[in-house]
Amino acid sequence: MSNLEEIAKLSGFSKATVSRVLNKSRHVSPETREKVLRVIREMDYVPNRNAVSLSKGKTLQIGMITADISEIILPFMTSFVEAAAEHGFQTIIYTSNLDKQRELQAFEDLKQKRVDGLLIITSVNDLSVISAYGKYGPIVSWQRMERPDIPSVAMDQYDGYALAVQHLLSCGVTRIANAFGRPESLNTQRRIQAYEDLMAAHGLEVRRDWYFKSAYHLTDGQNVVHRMLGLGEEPQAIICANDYVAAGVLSEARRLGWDVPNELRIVSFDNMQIASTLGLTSVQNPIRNQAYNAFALLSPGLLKQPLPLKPLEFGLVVRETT
Amino acid sequence: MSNLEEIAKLSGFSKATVSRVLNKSRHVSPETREKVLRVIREMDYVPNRNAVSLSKGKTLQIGMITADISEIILPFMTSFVEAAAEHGFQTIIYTSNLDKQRELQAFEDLKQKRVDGLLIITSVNDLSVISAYGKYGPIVSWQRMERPDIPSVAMDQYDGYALAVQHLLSCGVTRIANAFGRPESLNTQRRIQAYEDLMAAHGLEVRRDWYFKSAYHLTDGQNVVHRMLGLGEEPQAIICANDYVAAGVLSEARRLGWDVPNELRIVSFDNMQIASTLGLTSVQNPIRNQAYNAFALLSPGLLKQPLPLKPLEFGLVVRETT
DNA sequence: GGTTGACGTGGAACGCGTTTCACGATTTAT
DNA sequence: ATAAATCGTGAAACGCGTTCCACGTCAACC
Repeated sequence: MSNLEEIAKLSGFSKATVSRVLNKSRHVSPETREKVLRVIREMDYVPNRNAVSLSKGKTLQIGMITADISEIILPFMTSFVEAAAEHGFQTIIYTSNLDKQRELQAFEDLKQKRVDGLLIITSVNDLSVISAYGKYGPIVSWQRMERPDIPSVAMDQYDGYALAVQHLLSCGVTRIANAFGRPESLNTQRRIQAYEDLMAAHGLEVRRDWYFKSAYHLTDGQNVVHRMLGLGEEPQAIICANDYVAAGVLSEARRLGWDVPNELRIVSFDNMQIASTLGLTSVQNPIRNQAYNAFALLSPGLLKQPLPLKPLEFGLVVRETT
Repeated sequence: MSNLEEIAKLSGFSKATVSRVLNKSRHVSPETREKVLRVIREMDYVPNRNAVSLSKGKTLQIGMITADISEIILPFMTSFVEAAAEHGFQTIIYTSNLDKQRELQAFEDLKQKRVDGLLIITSVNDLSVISAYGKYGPIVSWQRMERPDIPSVAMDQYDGYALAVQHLLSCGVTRIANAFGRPESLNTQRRIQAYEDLMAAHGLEVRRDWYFKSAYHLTDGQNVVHRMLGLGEEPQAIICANDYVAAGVLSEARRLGWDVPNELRIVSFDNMQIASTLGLTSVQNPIRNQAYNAFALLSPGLLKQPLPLKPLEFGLVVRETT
């Protein structure tokens, strides 16, 4: 396999000059450039990436840490891969399967300069362990981190939830149920806050007895419908933690003869594929911008010119369930 | 940052010896090993991966090429990442977004020795282009390739489909409809073959008028139900190209008052998450073994000791729709 | 007892680009 | 016209491990 030196010899210039041609640096005359390029093409030469990485001290690779690759994080992942690729960075996936040791490999790889930076989607290691690796390269997180030294692109769910509530109110609906996710999470707390604040602001009754918690999957949504039936008075609308829960609510409600949206309106979160398939009105996280910002937060440690952050705003996609 | 040479100086041995310790090679006395390891720990030293890759000529990285990361390929992807990780290989994802040029980057990276091998999940480049890169390292494909020089782990769908047909016949059902995927694909042809062979073998009527083609999504499944309604005579069962199509058939059939499974039995393919959620009887591809085999097919070019292939057999998961 | 072989270790070359420094040749500024 | 800046290019050091070759030592084999 040919190398730089061979190209230098064949073209009659030094390695330094050939290197300059490869890196498109100035201070190379057009004729020289042409001659060198011709030899490079003839020899079908490409520089060895490892040698480049070694001497430059950069790999143009970013590690992405996650417990597993699930559908929930998919849009974020792909958007990030995309954003990184736009700036010439490849993404390496580290799946931990919730194994601390396996996850640590990613951090070790940062230390060993196999990656230039890390994006944590979900992590099982202690924050103190993680931030100790901060000195080896930039680390950002998707998850909210309790430490300031690891920036995060997590969003406050308040505004998004407010959007959902507002939308339902503007539909003329006032009796609103809620299916939340993990009860202790900050996300859930902020969502509850948004619901309660808005209801109060409109002088409407806050129905805590219509809070359904720990709803994650389609089946949880189906169960919610049955629990709503036993309440005597029934809500006119429900806001669901995610599209799957909403899908469960929708299918089960329709199966039981409910008229959606006239008797029951449904708003969900995430606006995933299934939301459009089923016609769910859904609140959309600005996933693409979050992913872009994740890269932007890494960029000061990766590029000479750091990238500006993009605005993060929730959107509401209104479909047939409201 | 400390390097090999520093460790060598501090421990009083040569770089060669320190390298031997790091690589656990023989010919190092236990005392020497201990002393060197102590210094390494003290200095918190780790070898630079790029230097290792450069001198060894290997990166322990494998590239995975796909148009995008979708739910369909997810189980395969994760299984592969897993299988590779077991042997110390990391996986880099190259998403092409159907852009030939972007996809080519993966092949260039093989040439440039950034990855030791490539797994193609889906490719948009011409086979001749791809196989020209074969000389730079092992390449395998998930997709069936028409060329012998790129091995594939794709499975002949005949047996799997036969499994589905057989199962329905054993349920006492004889009037079977089929919802196929891409009509021109070899997979579809083999599936049709299996259906027709089995029906003929049992002296049963082959119903070509009950072939629904180009069914991919949930909505396609819903449409199929409506088309079945207009046929006068109705099938007793349907085999669907994938779980989503089956989900559409199931929900729409039930909505229209059909009794599943008594009036309509449904068998689907892939046995994805949604199949278990909805209780679909589904044919399961041996994804994990396919992924493992993908790595095994690469292994002759990666490991001193090639890995043996695992058997690939379809399974049938019987649930409530049959 | 001499030969053979394994053992322990160091020196130096190697893998392959990048980058700093130096220097002559031009061009630009003053 | 002269100092200063820019250009074009090469030599050599550098980044960091790996590995081949060589050499001395000691145990095993006949």
